[in-house]
Amino acid sequence: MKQRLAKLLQQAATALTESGVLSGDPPAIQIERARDPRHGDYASNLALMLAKQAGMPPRDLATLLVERLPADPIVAAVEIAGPGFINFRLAPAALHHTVTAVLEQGEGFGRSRAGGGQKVQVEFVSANPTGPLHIGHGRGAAHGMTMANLLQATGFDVQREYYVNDAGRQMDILAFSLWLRYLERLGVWHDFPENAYRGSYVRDLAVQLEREHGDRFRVEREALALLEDFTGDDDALLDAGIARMRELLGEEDFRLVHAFGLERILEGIREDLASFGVHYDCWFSERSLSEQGAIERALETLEQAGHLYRKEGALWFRSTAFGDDKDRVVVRENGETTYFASDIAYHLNKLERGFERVIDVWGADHHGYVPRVKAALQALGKDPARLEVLLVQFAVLYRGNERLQMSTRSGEFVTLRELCEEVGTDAARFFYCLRRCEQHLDFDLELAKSQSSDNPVYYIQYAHARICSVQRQLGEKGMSWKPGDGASTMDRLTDPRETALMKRLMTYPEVIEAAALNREPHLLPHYLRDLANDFHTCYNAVPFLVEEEALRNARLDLLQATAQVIRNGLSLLGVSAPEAM
RNA sequence: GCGCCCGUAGCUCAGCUGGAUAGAGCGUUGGCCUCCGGAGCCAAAGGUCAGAGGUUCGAAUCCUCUCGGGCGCGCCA
Repeated sequence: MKQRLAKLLQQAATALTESGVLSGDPPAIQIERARDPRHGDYASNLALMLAKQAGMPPRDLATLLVERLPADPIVAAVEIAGPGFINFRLAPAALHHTVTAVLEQGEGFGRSRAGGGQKVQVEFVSANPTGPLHIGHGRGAAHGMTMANLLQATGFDVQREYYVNDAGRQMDILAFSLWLRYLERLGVWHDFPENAYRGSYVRDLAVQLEREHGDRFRVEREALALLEDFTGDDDALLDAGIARMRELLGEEDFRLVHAFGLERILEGIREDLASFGVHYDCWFSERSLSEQGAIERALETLEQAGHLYRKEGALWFRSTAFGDDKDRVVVRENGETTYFASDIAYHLNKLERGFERVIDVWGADHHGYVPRVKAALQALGKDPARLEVLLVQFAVLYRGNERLQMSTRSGEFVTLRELCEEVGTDAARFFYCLRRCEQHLDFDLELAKSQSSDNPVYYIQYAHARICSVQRQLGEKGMSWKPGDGASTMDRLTDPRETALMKRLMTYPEVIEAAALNREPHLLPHYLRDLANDFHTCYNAVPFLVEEEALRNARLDLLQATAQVIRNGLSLLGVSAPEAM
């Protein structure tokens, strides 16, 4: 609709340029929905923007523009208002056409080809497989999945990816923690380091490890004695413990325990995400990067371009040359590559896989890593703008007014699974997407569970269920109707509440496109709430199952279209649209 | 100390790329159930857009500073 109006203005502006009133390049034409209904439906500020160029007052220029505006049946009136706005008032036919279009296009209504098939990757969650997903990951999961759905709906070729950190120290610590819990079960050892993984899930894993492998990984108490009177700091203790574990078990058995922990936890993560309605096209292994020599290759490219240097025994990347605060180590003194080195190779790999654009959804606590990754891409000769990082703030759980504390240190946190069990996946998915991602999210469990209009999820689902209920009653009253029957009598919809509802339906495609292109999924839940409100208002004021068939069919078409758009929107959010509550 | 994000109604938040008298929901107050699901609807009150400058026809929106809150500043990931 916006584009159609913009085209009209474009033609008017061109006419003025030809007649010499305007000169120079016309600016991009801006059309926006009018906020105040008295200003019509859409408005453009074109005359205000061109006034200086034309050397005349905006209102006079607006008059000239309007005079040259081509006629269009969907435009009922054009007015000049305020300082020089050009306001468009749509003809009722435009609204009726929307209802028909929704019914014709069904699930396709709201989808577009704006993305032109461009290859985009969305990488999200990517939590270390060192424990179950918690409520913080849940927000990234909901946000990332919805973002991907939105991009797909707007014509992008989307790939969803999870980066599995299956290499590195954190996984080693998990393996070590698992082994210690295992030894604890065997009665060999009871000293558990403060900063190892303390969650109860590690104990559960130890039980399974023993069940499947017996005492294969048992060692004598004395072999671990050196850990008892270890003098270094906590981190050094873990490193010493891991080294000792490797030594005592041998590389093969160490790998076995390591892989056991990794696989079981990853399996749990996959299950949690699947039941949360989150599915991936690719689970990308960090370890595969080093196995394929991708890290070496990336570092070599940087080396050849002169972006690396040695200092204090380590190899550094001069990221400050590309806007970072400080240079970063890529190879440690001990010869191991850093996580950052993997990340460089990983992002290079993404671009080499042919993605025009790569979107990473990270927790906001990682914001400091953005400049260095972008710096690396630039140093590798890639356009850093092809990487977009969406930083998702944490979610804080409330039970009514009580704030639920969660502590990672003790390993006692609310898992995503627990959240879904308590409030259901529909509410969880919806609430997670309710706020702009850079906004802190207060997640009230009581509200999410409540079955009342306070709860936006139920409010929207209820609207859908109500429409289905009306349709069920058709048969009971001996009436018949099928979608599209009202197409020829849509002009019978004249109630202002019906008009408001139709206008709302008309803006849905714009909302989807804006949400996708601006990376603002939260627009969708807000839109759906407004839509549900328009529906409930209409429902309360207008009887649908009236005797007169022409009017009834038109109204039922409008209801059907409303239900369809609710379904389409909820589906992008991963929320169900029940036919009865 | 430096960097990033946030600050809008009592509460939780919208406000699209700078546009017209800053909007919703909850809460509060007051109405509406012989009627398709009252799990709902309608109305009212409620604002120095944290504060101060600046940019311009126009600023909640862009720039600078101050204040307040969150996060980050590892040869961890």
